[in-house]
Amino acid sequence: MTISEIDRRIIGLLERDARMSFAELAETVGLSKTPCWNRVKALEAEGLIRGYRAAVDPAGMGFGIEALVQVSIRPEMFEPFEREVRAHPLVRRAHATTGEADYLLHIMAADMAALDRLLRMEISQLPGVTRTVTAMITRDIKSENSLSEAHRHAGL
Amino acid sequence: MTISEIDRRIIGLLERDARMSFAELAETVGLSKTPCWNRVKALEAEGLIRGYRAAVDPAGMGFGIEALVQVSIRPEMFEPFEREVRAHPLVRRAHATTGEADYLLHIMAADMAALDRLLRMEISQLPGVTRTVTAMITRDIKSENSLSEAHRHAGL
DNA sequence: CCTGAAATTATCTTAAC
DNA sequence: GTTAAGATAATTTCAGG
Repeated sequence: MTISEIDRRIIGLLERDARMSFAELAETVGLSKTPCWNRVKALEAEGLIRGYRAAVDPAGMGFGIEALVQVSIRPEMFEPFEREVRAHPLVRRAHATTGEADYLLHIMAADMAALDRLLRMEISQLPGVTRTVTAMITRDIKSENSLSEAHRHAGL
Repeated sequence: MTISEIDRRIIGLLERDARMSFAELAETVGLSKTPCWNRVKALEAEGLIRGYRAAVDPAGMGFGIEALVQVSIRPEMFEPFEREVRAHPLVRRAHATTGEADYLLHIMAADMAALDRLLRMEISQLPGVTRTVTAMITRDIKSENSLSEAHRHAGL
């Protein structure tokens, strides 16, 4: 399933603005509306485009503080641990990783008091947790890259 | 700028599906179309809703490998370092952090050979870099939470 | 704040080249 | 791959409570 240059451009445009009309999209990539529409539907059906989401501002929603937590757990507890991580609203993202810890959690809180409570009362009490190491996020350098540009850059 | 329950529900629905029609949105939150439309436009104008983006599948785009890189730099080089991080297509996200390192970079590559090249030839050659520590992402546990649900949970 | 309706655009389908 | 036309459904504006 190789990705054509036109598909890549369509993806890049929709990554920036998911509400661009088919007319504008088609004109920008140099296609007429019908084939452009067909390609977008195909990209959705293949699962390359998973959906369309509003990008919301965490600070604007009152979450002034974000942190990264490395978590080590007892290996046999991975299943309930992961379930609760997925269910916890203040865990923004979570990855299983190699290295010193087993997971990296990106968490949010309204302020330092709330972060302290979240770490001591909730994160460190999750199933199987043996150790946490927390780093504060002091600034966001880059929020999300374009997979379309990454794809072009990587020569795929 | 306090957020009403209705605004919060609108945000939650648009986080899941940015292409929901105003008619459906309005019906779901129990409003008629015009006030619902006005609220969405106000949320966009305030910057609470930053935009609408297609969610693209990294693996589908050929990026089978992701990694987290802790980066330490010489402090006086922070500006060119951050500029190049922002410009690099294979850096998916970047945060400035407290702790042992100065930054955490989330990077992508097509395969191990490409990751090796990216780390040795590009990331570690960025301006001012003195040290990198890389952890592979072995699995995604959670991709992005709902800020609407987080807001409700936090009692804001 | 809300309702409802009208004007304008966009989506999606269909047909034909 | 293209154009074009038309039905449906959406967005956006506006008059009025």
